[in-house]
Formats: sequence, C-alpha cells, structure tokens
Amino acid sequence: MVRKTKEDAQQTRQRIIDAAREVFLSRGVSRSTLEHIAAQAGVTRGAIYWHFKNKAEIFHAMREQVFLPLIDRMDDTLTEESNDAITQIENSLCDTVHQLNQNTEMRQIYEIMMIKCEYVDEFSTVLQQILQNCSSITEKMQSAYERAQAQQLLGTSQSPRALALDTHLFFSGLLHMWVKDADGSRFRFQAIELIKSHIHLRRK
Amino acid sequence: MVRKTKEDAQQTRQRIIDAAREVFLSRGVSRSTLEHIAAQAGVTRGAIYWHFKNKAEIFHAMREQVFLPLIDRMDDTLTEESNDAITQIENSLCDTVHQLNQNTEMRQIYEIMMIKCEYVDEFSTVLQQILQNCSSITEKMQSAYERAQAQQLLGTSQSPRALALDTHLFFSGLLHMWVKDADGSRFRFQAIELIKSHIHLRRK
DNA sequence: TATTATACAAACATGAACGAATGTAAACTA
DNA sequence: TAGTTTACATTCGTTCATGTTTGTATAATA
Repeated sequence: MVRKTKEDAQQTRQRIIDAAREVFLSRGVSRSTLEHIAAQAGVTRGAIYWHFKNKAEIFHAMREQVFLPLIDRMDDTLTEESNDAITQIENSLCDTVHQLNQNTEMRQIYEIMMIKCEYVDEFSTVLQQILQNCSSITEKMQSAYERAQAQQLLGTSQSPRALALDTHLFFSGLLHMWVKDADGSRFRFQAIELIKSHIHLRRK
Repeated sequence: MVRKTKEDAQQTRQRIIDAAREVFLSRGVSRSTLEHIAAQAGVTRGAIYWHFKNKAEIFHAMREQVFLPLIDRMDDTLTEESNDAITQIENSLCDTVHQLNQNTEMRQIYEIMMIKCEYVDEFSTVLQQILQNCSSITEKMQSAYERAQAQQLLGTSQSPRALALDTHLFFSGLLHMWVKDADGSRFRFQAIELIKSHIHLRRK
C-alpha cells in the first residue's frame, strides 16, 4: 500500500470520524461495527485501530469536534455587547437552532447523542460531561439574567437562578423534541417562535 | 420439566419483563442479551422465545406497562375538579415527579428509555409513540390553560397553546435532567421547586 | 381416559464482530 | 542511503448472540 504523509493521515482520521457519524446515525452506536465504519470511510479495520483505540474513542472525538465550538459560540452570543441581556439569551438559543438547521454534521451528532447512543460502560462518562456543559451554560444564562435584572428588563420578580434553570430546561426539552421530530411537522417549524414566546414571558 | 398453569405462565412472563428492566438498566438495551435476561429471570432463553418474539417485544411490553397508566394518571390530575386550572397543571407535573421518586420501576424505565436505548430499526417506532404521547399531553395542558384563561388566572397574554408547549418542553427537559442526574445533586433535589417557579411565572 | 396443546429446557447451527498478529511499502532520519 | 518508523491492509482464531429445532412433562379438553 501507499504510505501517506502526515497530512494525509490526518485526513484519513477525519474521514473515519465522518464515516462513524454516518454509520452511528443509521445503525445506532451499539450496532455500528468498526467494519461498517471502515467500509464507509473506504479503509480497513486495521486503519481504524491505528488511529483510535476503539469505538468509544471515535465517539469522543466526534463529539468534541462539534460540541467544543458550540459551547464557545453560545458563550459568545451570551455576552455580545451590542444587545441587551435578554436579547443575548434569546439570540444564543435562536442561533443554536439556526446552526442545527444549517449544519448537517451538528444535527446528526445531536441526533446520535440523544437517541442513538446508550450511556453505559465506556459511554457513561459522557453523561458527566453533558451535565458539566449544562451547568456551565446555565451559569452563563444566570449571569445574563442578573444583568437583565440590573438593567430592569425583567417583568418578573423571580430570581435569575430560577429563570436560568427554567430557560435551560425549556431549551433542553426543545432540542430533544427537535431531534425526535425528524420530519419537522411537530416542532422544528415552530422552534424559533417557541423560543421567542418563552423569552417574551420574562420581558417587562 | 414441570408444566405450569396459565397463571404460572403469566407470572413467568412478568418475571421476564422485570428481569429485562434490570438488565436493560445496567447494560443498555443493545448489549443486553436474551441470555442475560433469562438468567436474571431464572429461566432459559427458550422460555423467553415462548413468551416474546424477540427483545424488542419485551421492550414494548415493559414500556406499555408503565406508560399507559402514567398517561391516564396525568389526564386525571389535569382535570381534577377540586383545583383551579393552573393548580391542575402544577399538580400533574409534581405528581409525576413524586411518582418517579417513589416508583423504582417507573424510574428505571424512564432511565432506560432516555439514556439506555438506541432508537433505530425495530425501536424507531417507539419514537413515534413518544411523540404521540407528547402531543396528547400538550393538548391536555393547552385546554387546562384555556380554562385558566377563562377563569382569568393567567398573568400573561400569551396563548394557551404557547404556554402549553412551553410548559411541556420545560417538563420534558426537566425529566431528562432528572434522569441524567443520577446522584441527585444537580436537579432531583430541586425538581419540585423548579416546577412551582415555572408555574408561578404564569399566575396572575 | 386418550389426545392435544402448552410451557418451557436443551442442543444445535450460523453468522457476525473483535482483537491480535503479521505483512508491507513508503516516508522520514541520521 | 541504510535503517527506522509510520500508516495502513490482510489474515486468523475465538467468542458471542441469535434463531431454530427438538424433546418432554404436564395441563387442559373432548
């Protein structure tokens, strides 16, 4: 066979991750074998074992590639200075939904993580990471709500903490429904509306 | 071997379902083999094949046993005449959380369905059923909010439809977090509080 | 009471999937 | 330019899960 350069190898690695995403999506993580992934990527199982220790490692790599940038992006919109605090929250939610609509990769990974993966054994650690992410996002939202309170934008006396948790749970539920509603007939089409009305409830 | 009576057979069937729940919970649905389930139930695989066509059928039986009563129960609290419409909604949510706290079986099945099952192939139909359940619950909530509006209990001008969707998404998110927060340190302890503050936001 | 249907157990056959071991050609390095 | 490492491909043996088949003792039934 033809030995590849370092860049080629990196490309192969990426192809394996992309292939895994497709295979995970259509067969679920458990039923996806390294052979399926290898075939989809146009390599052999040997190549996969060279780049990754096992299936879980591919999963982690795939997840991080999309989630780390996403978290960063939410952080950014939540502190964008051109908007008031409540609009920052609204925008961060809407932006995530827009991303889901436009970014196939991201959409697929969300779907995999929500309804095509069993969080046991090697995968159970992912749950902790998810909870961590949630906490950090909720905290960011809380401080946004605190700013909103300071700016007297809130139409309620509830604590920023409670509002942040409520918004986060709402959004979490929305994403789950968004994913499950594959044909878009129930939730996807009105996701943005729902966010706006959720936020509107808190505005003065 | 000893041939059983009809009641005994029914008991065996139930033991298999119970065993499946335990095994699904600890190994995830995919990695649970019929042999694991058989061992846990104290029977052989032959017995399982007698009562069920395959693993998916056990799963369906397990799910229905808990979800059908649950839906009924939510319907009941949502129309309990001794309370005003908003309290009906609050109670139906709180009651479900109480159930989760007290009913191990139900808690386990929720956990299995949310984070220990991959919705592909034979299991993908379950997603439709879940969406159906969600719609029906949302509708019930909507009419509760409509009653609340008629009784002038609402402190917002938003439509009952929007309120119902928002509440449902919130609750859906809450349940997901509730399940993922296995040690109870992040969400479980404050679930009831969160519901109350969610509802409070809509009260006049 | 003879027969049939039931409720399983036990054995078998098949087909993955895995991990490891080995092979290899090209790229890098001294 | 010889040796070493890299980036894979190929092969192999083993295990594991599944579905089916066969066997059998008993309950139901006519």
